[in-house]
Amino acid sequence: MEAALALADTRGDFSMRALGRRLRVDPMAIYRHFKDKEGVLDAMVDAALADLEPPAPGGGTPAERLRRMCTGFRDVLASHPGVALRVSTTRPTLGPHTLALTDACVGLIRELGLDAAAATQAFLMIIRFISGVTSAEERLRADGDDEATWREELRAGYASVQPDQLPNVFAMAAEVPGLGFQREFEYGLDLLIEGLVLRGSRAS
Amino acid sequence: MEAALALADTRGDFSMRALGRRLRVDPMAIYRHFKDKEGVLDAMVDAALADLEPPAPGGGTPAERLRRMCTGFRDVLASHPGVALRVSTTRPTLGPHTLALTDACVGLIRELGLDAAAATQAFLMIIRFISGVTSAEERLRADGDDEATWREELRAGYASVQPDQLPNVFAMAAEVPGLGFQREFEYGLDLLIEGLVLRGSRAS
DNA sequence: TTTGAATGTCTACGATGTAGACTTTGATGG
DNA sequence: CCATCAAAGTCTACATCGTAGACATTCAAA
Repeated sequence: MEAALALADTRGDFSMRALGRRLRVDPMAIYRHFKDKEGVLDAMVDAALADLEPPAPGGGTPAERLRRMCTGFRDVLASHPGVALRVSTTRPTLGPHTLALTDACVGLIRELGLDAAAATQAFLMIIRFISGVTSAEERLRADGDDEATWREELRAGYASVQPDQLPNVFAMAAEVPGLGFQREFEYGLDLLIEGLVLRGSRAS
Repeated sequence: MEAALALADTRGDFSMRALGRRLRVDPMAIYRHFKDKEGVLDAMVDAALADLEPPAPGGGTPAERLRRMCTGFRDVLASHPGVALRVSTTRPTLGPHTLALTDACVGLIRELGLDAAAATQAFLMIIRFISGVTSAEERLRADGDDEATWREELRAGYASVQPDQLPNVFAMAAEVPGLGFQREFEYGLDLLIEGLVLRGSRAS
């Protein structure tokens, strides 16, 4: 795991073969310990999450603590680019650290006033959102594309439409330079939490 | 495009070689018309979106129309599994149909009362959410995994924790059987739109 | 000392995206 | 009618990937 995380941190190309090289071991040896490449990645996610501990209780409102926890999750993902790149998007992971954090996170959501069913949905949504934004960011970085370059392409694309035909798109062009993954993350997270707070207060 | 969409619809494996076979053409011929595989996929997204037309103005509140539009987007993605699987997660596409729909969508968001900057962020968030959920769903399907199987694994994973140590996770186990991508989509979409409505009304 | 499982190694297969050099096609201008 | 030339298609080849399957090594327990 240590080697795997280190490998994922330094380079974009995380392959079984590369991991084998790093461990000075035949790539196939890894398959004695993990079923799949996916198994390795799942374990990596869990190992990375070991660095993140649930916020101590009592540091602000539940909403604030939830926000801090989500930010922490994003930071962990971002500090292991190769991991962020491959977080499973289809299903949550089930490692011990992941489960502990899941419990804390869902606990905070429930403190907002949501019942178990709603909290489960909300949790899934939050996870999907965070890993979505962060992995998009890292994917870009891994491809070696310059962020400024493609953002300029996007701006130019929006600016190239007929202002009277697609006025809204045209107006967006002016907003593109102010965009960024961090901003996108914060905007989305706040929007989500705000919505949850609203629902929670309505439910109780 | 026609062949590419048809190919993406029927099988999970969309490769340049497969597309070449379908067109009875050498795979490399495709590179005369598209820079990349990514170029092909971008064009496919746009072609698929040609089937989706912006909702006629005046059919309900802006929030309702926005909701319908998002649902339509999801339906289009879902009806072309191979496309959903590869929607670019790093950047929006820029084809003509995409741009037209973008304009309509952002227009609806602005009708909620958001300014250009906020509407841009909100649009990105919505797109990321929809393509996230839908592509997760299709990825699962493409891998041939049975949804019921892995959902049961998830439930069992949650149920296997110590109820007194991780009570929230344990409680989630009972909720898992009620989950589903469609439900997840609707919950998330409503949450998002609700949040946007709140912000819009506060801003104006 | 023998056994047997755990672990590591080697080879090989079938994919994939696509660079680079070539050949074919079909419309255009003389 | 033919020469020309760009557009379109073809072929070969490379590097890379995940991993199946047969084999070799290691090392603790009997």
